[in-house]
Amino acid sequence: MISQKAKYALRALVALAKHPAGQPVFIGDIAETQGIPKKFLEQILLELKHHGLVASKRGKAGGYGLLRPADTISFGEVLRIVDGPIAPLPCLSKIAYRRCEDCKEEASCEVRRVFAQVAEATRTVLDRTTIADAVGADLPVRVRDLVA
Amino acid sequence: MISQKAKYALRALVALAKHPAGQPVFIGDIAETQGIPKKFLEQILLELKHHGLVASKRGKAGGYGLLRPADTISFGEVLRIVDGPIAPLPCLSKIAYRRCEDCKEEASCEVRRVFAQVAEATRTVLDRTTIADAVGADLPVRVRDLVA
DNA sequence: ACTTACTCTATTAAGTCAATGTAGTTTCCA
DNA sequence: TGGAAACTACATTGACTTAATAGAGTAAGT
Repeated sequence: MISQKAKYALRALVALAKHPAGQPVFIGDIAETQGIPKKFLEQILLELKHHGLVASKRGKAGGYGLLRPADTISFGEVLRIVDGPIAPLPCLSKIAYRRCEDCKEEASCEVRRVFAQVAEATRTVLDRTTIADAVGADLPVRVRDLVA
Repeated sequence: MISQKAKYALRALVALAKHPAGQPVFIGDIAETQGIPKKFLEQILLELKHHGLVASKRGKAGGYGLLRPADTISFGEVLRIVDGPIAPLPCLSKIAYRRCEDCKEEASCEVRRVFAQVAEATRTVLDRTTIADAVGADLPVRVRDLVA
């Protein structure tokens, strides 16, 4: 299960992507139309800003907007920022590898071997699908194309 | 990330599958060879027993053993028992569907649409791979066969 | 009987999640 | 130039989950 926070982040980015670029959107507007607690959304957008995904403009006509084109922001990138590693086991994470303390030998670990496949399948979807894909009506990547 | 408990459960089942059937294994033995806290493992095996995956025999020559053949116990089944739903969003779970309270219309939810692909890919691996597959040296299901 | 091992319920300590609170700072505009 | 609207930052809260432990009890073989 992904966190509520991640879901909010993705929904907010989709909402931003639907607006014409360069035109800031109020936090309050996103919060209301998406049903996200405003203060919580502030926190989330702030975090996304620190990672260079969005930009904000202060003052009366301020608001948030995408800093990078929507088709360069993948779901995987957002999830890793908000929720941390995507991998189902710490010993399978690319961004935060950690050996399983219990588990004698990684190469022969049966559980790891199976979840390596899960991790690959998951990453294939999440790293290929962008916010722009999500906004578009059609599925961008067909499941049958995922593992070529 | 799957829970530590799920990892222990899978490792314990793999350990049981490696023993000749009908010959009970002591909890203490599994706990020691796998580096699992014994009392915690008792809890886990008890839960698996209640779900009909393993059987136990009491007394001096007691212990645990698989109740069903290892090739009929999938990773997905074990995970659902121990960790609950596998789906990345409540609105995508088969065993515990719950509507996302925030989210106006499910059919048009962009986030849901993307994670439906993740759920499908994940389930394809987890429901096809069994304990017996994990014990065997070769990968049972090649990734490229997953989505036919 | 006595030992070994399984059975069950309860408890706890630590950590995480989702959200809220409070105190600011910046910018625009009237 | 005053203030309203909006963003920034950090601290705190309460509920819940996770991982593990505790302890009293039951069953079975020798």
